Amino acid sequence: MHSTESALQTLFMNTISGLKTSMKNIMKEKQLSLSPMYFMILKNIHDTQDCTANYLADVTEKDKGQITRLVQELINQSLVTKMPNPMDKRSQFLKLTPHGRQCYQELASADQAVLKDMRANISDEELKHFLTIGEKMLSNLNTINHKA
Amino acid sequence: MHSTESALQTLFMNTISGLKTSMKNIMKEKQLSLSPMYFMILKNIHDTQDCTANYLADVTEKDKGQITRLVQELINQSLVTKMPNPMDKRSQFLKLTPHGRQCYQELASADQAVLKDMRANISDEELKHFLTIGEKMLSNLNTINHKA
DNA sequence: GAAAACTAATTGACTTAGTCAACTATATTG
DNA sequence: CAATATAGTTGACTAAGTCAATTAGTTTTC
Repeated sequence: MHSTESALQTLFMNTISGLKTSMKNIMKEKQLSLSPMYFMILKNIHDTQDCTANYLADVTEKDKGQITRLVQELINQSLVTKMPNPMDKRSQFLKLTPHGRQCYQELASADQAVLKDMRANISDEELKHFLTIGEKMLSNLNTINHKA
Repeated sequence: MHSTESALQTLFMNTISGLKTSMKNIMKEKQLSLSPMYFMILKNIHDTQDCTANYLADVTEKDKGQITRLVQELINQSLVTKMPNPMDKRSQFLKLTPHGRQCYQELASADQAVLKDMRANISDEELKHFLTIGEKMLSNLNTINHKA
């Protein structure tokens, strides 16, 4: 017999795996040689005023070296550019190029479409309830991991 | 402004990342040179009568070659052994060794402890509700990905 | 205001995870 | 029994994650 807790773990694992698969499919359809990782980077650059590599490493919880290389690839694909940060000569602001912006918008709307379909038969109230419980559990988890 | 759907996606990503972190911490504490992946393999072998490599590839949705190598490492660490499958000479049953069983039990109970703490302030009813909604969404997602 | 300590970003070297195709040995099917 | 399918392995490769060292610029402190 499996515990309810195990079901919880399985649910999270399978859902994440499904979301990753759907994002891969979207990128394949759009003929982009990117992965879900790059979407996350693009999204953060898009959503963040004066985004820096350091900030990305922080919010994505990834290694700074890894961020350098991911961003470099996006620059190679002309989706992102660097602008000097007038406040600090060590750092640079990352911006989407027009092409990058367009690419991000397409991916984001396809992503939103998947999420919308995923919750098709779930009411707003149920979803809200789901999020509330989920966020409580996430907060507990972060406490366990000494992160908050 | 972020949509509720984005919050959903973020919740899943952060929770999975937290669960992975906690499993890594557990393995570090127990001085095992394993990763969460190996726990998944051990768990499936433990839970499955007459588990084969092929079955593992199937349920974990991983490449068969990758399974071969993961299992090989567990055999190297004397946690798993192969037994001939009397029904099919091409395949072999995977079993936990006594050491592997003990190792699995320790990890599983630490894992269960994390999950239990994670839902500390969530009632049984809320959890059940959460699972029901989550499983509905997972099922939608699988449909989108043409998997079911 | 110069030395010490700190920080942003990059680079190198490495491990682990994931992907793809080819191959061997055995099973199944027509 | 010949053709086809399957279980598992292997090789070669790409992507992701980790760690440490380095460079160039910033802040602190006395």
